[in-house]
Amino acid sequence: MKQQDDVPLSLEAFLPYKLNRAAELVSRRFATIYKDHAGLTRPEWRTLATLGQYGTLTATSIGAHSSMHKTKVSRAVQSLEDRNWLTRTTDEKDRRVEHLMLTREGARNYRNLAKLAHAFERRLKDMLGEQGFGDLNKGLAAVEKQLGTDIFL
Amino acid sequence: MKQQDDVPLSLEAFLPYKLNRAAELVSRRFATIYKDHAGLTRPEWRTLATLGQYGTLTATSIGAHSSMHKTKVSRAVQSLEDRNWLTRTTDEKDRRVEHLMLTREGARNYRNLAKLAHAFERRLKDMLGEQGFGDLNKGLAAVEKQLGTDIFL
DNA sequence: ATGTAACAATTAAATTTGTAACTATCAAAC
DNA sequence: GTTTGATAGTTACAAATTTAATTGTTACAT
Repeated sequence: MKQQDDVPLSLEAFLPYKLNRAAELVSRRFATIYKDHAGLTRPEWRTLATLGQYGTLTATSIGAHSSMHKTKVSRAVQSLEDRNWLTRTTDEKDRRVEHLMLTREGARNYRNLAKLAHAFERRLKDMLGEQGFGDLNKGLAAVEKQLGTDIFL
Repeated sequence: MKQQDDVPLSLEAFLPYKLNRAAELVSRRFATIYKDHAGLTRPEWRTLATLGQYGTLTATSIGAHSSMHKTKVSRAVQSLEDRNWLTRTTDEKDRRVEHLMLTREGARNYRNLAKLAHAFERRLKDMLGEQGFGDLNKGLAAVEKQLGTDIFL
């Protein structure tokens, strides 16, 4: 057993903590954007973003693409439907399945927010510097590669 | 306005999303450790870890050091007190303030978990590789430097 | 000394989330 | 064709979190 093991842990230096804190700092900033511009919650934003990216998807595959639990997706879809930002179409061959697609209005709002998201990411890149931004992306890719195959939900 | 702005956003490539996902993947893994070994929730673990690191603190400063809302801290402190893992002492000079300190049993459990935390971090480093682990830490440091001064709660 | 503002911590109320149960549908075995 | 098991999606209930209000105490200006 190494001596190091008895050194008290420094929370500020502990990777899981740092990762969480960075994620929160960044997410809170970005959240103000989709909240202020469109009054969306995070699950709603993710659902919109996933549909905007892929066109037509089922609720289940939205969950898979955006790492969200199916109940979160279900509620977000409901709320976006209430705004008329998406429509449901029951699959003809398998009537358990619903195909979700953005309406014209949903798509318009998506494009708007996607633009703001890109701008946000550029600002972030400027703030972190080419180096810091690159390091972060490489580090996150390593995490994804090693742990990304965990069954998520 | 650059053409790029109209490219639909790729959620999987979007930094706030990636950061959140990596944080969740790592945190869920580590959470099983303090949950299985000690039956702690995340706020309880953070409170324990902060007290273990600093010795004696007030609830407010635990929140500051661990980026937790004061209500979370309040409840975590209550629950650790119920286990007899910490004791409260009202400050003599300012009776609004309570000084919190781990009991012998709390300290023992802290050392035990700190050891497991170090081991976890080493395993993580092995998995990510020296390079990936280093990149991640550098990237997270850049985020902390730029956004860490945000008023958190 | 008294009133006001500020602060530490808790408690209460509202919101969000996760777990588990439920409905409806399908596929495949028998 | 009917039972069994799996799946898509929703809903109900419980647990956790956030936001707001509350309590008790201090400092400080009038």
